[in-house]
Amino acid sequence: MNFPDLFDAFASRILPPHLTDAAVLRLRHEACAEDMAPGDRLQLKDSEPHFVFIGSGAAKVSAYVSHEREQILAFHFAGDVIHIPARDRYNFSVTALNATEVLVMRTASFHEATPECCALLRYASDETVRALGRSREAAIVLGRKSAQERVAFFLLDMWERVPREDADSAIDLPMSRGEIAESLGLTIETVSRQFGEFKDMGLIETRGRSHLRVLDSEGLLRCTGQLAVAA
Amino acid sequence: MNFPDLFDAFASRILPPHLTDAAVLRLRHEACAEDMAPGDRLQLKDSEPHFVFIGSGAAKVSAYVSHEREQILAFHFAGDVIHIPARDRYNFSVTALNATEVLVMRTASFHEATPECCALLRYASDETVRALGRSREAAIVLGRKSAQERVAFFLLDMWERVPREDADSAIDLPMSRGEIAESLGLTIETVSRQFGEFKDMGLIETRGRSHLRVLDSEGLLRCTGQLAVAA
DNA sequence: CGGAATCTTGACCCTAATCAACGCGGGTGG
DNA sequence: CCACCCGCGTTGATTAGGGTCAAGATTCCG
Repeated sequence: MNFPDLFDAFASRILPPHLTDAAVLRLRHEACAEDMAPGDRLQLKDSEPHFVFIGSGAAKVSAYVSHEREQILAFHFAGDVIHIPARDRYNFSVTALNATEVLVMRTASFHEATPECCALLRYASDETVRALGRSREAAIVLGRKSAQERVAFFLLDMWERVPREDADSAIDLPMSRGEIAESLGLTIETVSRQFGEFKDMGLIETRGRSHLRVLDSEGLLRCTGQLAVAA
Repeated sequence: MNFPDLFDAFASRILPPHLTDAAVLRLRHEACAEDMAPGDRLQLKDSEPHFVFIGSGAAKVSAYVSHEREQILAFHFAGDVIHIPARDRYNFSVTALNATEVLVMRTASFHEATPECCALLRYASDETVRALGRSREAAIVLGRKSAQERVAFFLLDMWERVPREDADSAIDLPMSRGEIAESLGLTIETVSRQFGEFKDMGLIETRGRSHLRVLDSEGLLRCTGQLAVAA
């Protein structure tokens, strides 16, 4: 995908309709496409917050607490928009898991929208609210105790978010067990053991390193302890 | 504090300068003051996101995963602004820890700002970014392992955020050990033991249930494991 | 086909949860 | 003003979940 296609994908799938052409053009002018290979880390001016749109592929967002202490905050897939804050206490980074195409924009590009049109700013604000929701959900998952609950949650999350051909087909997890562990606040061995347990329980099926099929999402849901009594 | 004073405190301490009078008046018209006693839960229309400004007192923000499973996401004090999302997967609530005065506003009040002035929307967006930062920080703390690190982090956080007369004076923790435990993903006994350990190490001093003085914040900082090698 | 990285499995240990008893503090009523 | 009482906090003993260490087994790659 080249820049025009990538930007068009972003504009049509993500941006709200009814933007003035001027606003879209302005944004297009500021946006910057980037092709990433697995393991590549996105270089951002860390004095400024950014939005990153993932056109294809997958990426992880991590925070570096100290020199070599990484905490994975989230995984993202094609179609997602990620909010990366300016560096303050922590250093955030986006790392590709696959071959990945991204569109990088300064959040300021959204703020500087022409005064007669707040729509872009409004979009940016909403996007941040969504990021906040995801982050709080992550905090809830990490705050809850059992390893089993965390892994079950992770599997269901991936099962619904990793793009795939059709609803029955298995998915390819683009991240390693180590990365899963880091994102859940567990160790790689514990993750592996939980995978094994879910296999024994007949809830999932794996093949090779990354092939995954959820056989009983109801059962997994029960393992997350989230029997949320929706109002 | 009555409504006018509360709103004025919010407008002068929080809102950006250079707002048009019309925008401020409009907001003032939408805002709603509330007096809360310890333990009171704020009733919000949960179909809509809100901002809550704390004029005085202290409050906790928690998410209810299921019926009686609470996870405390954050504590807030006088002068803080809290973003409460609309209910989706979880039900969020604000509960007073002290006698607390709050100002409740729908976030929509900020979006509906007159078109010629995006400043309010801009403010709302920035506030959400700050909330996102805090939430990610919480996720990092919960994701890291040791109980000691978490409690040290909590103590330093409170030490700098709980309002007090002067820099040397002790603070009164408005929350119970149980609430501390819940916010850190620990048990009440573990929190108590860590407090004891820090006392033995001469890092803190406590009196009664809630009196706290940090004697060696450098030492505590070392216990958090956050020797962030700032660039 | 070989080698290296990743994943799985096992044994052991340690941290923090659990269970339980006790003590302190703050509030109430006599 | 004192005595009592209940809730909260502290402390101790035990246990279990998951971390750590170590040894194989896969898988993926050249």
